[in-house]
Amino acid sequence: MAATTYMPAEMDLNTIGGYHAASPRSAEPADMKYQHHLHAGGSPSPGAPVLGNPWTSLPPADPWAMHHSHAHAHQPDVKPPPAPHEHRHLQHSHGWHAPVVSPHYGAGSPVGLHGGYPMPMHAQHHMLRDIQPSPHPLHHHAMERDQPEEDTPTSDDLEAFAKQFKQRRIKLGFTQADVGLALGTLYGNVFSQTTICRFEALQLSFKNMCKLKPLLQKWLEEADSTTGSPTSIDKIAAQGRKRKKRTSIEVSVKGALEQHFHKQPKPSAQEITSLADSLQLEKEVVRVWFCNRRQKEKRMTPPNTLGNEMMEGMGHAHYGHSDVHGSPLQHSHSPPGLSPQHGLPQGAHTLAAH
DNA sequence: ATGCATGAGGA
DNA sequence: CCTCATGCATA
Repeated sequence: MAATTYMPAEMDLNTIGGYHAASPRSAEPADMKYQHHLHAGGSPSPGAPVLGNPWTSLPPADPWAMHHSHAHAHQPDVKPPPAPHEHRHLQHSHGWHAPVVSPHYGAGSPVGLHGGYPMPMHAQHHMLRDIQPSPHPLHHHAMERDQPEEDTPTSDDLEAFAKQFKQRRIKLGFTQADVGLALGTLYGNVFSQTTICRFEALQLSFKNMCKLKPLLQKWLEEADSTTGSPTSIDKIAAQGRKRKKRTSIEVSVKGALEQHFHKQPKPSAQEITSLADSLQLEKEVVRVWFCNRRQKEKRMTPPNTLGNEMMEGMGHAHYGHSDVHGSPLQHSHSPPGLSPQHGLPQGAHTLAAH
């Protein structure tokens, strides 16, 4: 019972966010994804202080290659660092059809409302250093931070670009959603607000960042160079896709999952099953949770692996270690407390539409 | 800004 | 089944 309802094909195409993206027309290709984002870049995000980062020195081997009970010889994946030199073609799953129909992207949304944005330039020390010992001569002319159009950018490059990009984007009065849409009309690759957001926050894999950077960079150029293209953008698309409702996992349950993750990032199918049973969650939900959790660890700005170490005894503990383990995030620690014993009858429930 | 989900591709 | 790129739906 439970947590598996499917949403009706009819989804509310409610307000497209806090900004006005009103436009009479939309010659968008029949892409199968519509989007109605909510507040995009309009949030006064205090900026998440990015701290530790394992990307400093790429792990020679995948972190989770350690103990693994059985089955699964596991793949030799873990190819975080992009091909050093050589052209590496980015693989993409979905087929972005959507030819560039509009020679001129339109994004003239007169968004002048949020021109002022706190932009907490907090900064995150550039802890990201060159991923690979690329022997690139890199004759950097101390002048333009213009990235080498041919070399693989370094983590620092990406970080700097992302920051600059965000700032400019905001100055120009565009929301993350606007950009994503513009990219679609510009290249044919439409991206969601989510992706743009993650790019700016460096919450994508290194490889993915490298792939998107050129596109965003080009958009940026177009954006301010375009003296005026008051063409609005709009995106409406019907989609009768039955998507599973998002399962809301209780915090306590999440805690339990976190702990298991620390012990075994890659649980076997059977472990997942028993765990799911234990937590009263669907196996699939648990499986996906682990998949997503693993992905998080691979982001450029990984989450501070933490489950609960400061307990009640905190106060003198200097937990600011930020685990900068470049790969092994292994801490077979014994869970102090927090057991799956919660008082909830259900570990989760599907969120109801509002 | 993010949590959970979908899917293509790969072994 | 996993990884990886992406995004709807939410908070």
